[in-house]
Amino acid sequence: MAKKQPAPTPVSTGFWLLKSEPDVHSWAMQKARGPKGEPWTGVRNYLARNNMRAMRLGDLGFFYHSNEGKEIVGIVEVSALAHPDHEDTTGTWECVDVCAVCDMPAPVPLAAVKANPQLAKMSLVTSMRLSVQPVTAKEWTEVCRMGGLDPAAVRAQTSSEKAAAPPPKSQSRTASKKPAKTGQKA
DNA sequence: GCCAACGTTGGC
DNA sequence: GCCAACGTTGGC
Repeated sequence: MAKKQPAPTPVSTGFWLLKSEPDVHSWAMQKARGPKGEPWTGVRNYLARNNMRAMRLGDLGFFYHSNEGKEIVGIVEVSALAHPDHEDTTGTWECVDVCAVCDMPAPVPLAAVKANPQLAKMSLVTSMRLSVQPVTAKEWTEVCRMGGLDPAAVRAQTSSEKAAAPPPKSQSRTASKKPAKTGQKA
């Protein structure tokens, strides 16, 4: 049994945290991308890159607003494995694609994370600078609880879950009015 | 606007 | 390969 490659599952149980400056790429902008998501470009840190390489399809991540807001505002799902960052010409940097899953009903501020003893070892506290961080299952559950989310309910909203068990037919996709169509590219 | 932490770069 | 200098990030 030496040939056994333990990677038959396309869906992993990994959890992450992705930081973004709202000025550059806000949660609203992420949501505007829809279920297709978009490449998480611009990461120029090896540890962060390696974290992205470890991501699997269906992995979930917290979307954190740094600088302005300083709070976890939503949940994203990995929709594409690590691939070259098209904004990088050196061939060094990579990115995954992520798509918005749902809002955090009650955004979880950094201060609240720091104040919670259960989250004392969270990377957001211990490795503040790291832009792509791993999150443990325990931390995931706790932060979801603080934000008013049921982790199981979140999972049910992921595209990977929907693909596995799609509901009969309740999609009345009539008008996807997105007033903010103007590209606010930096 | 200030300051601290961290990562990267470059000289030896 | 080690160490110092520098730049960037990001909270406060």
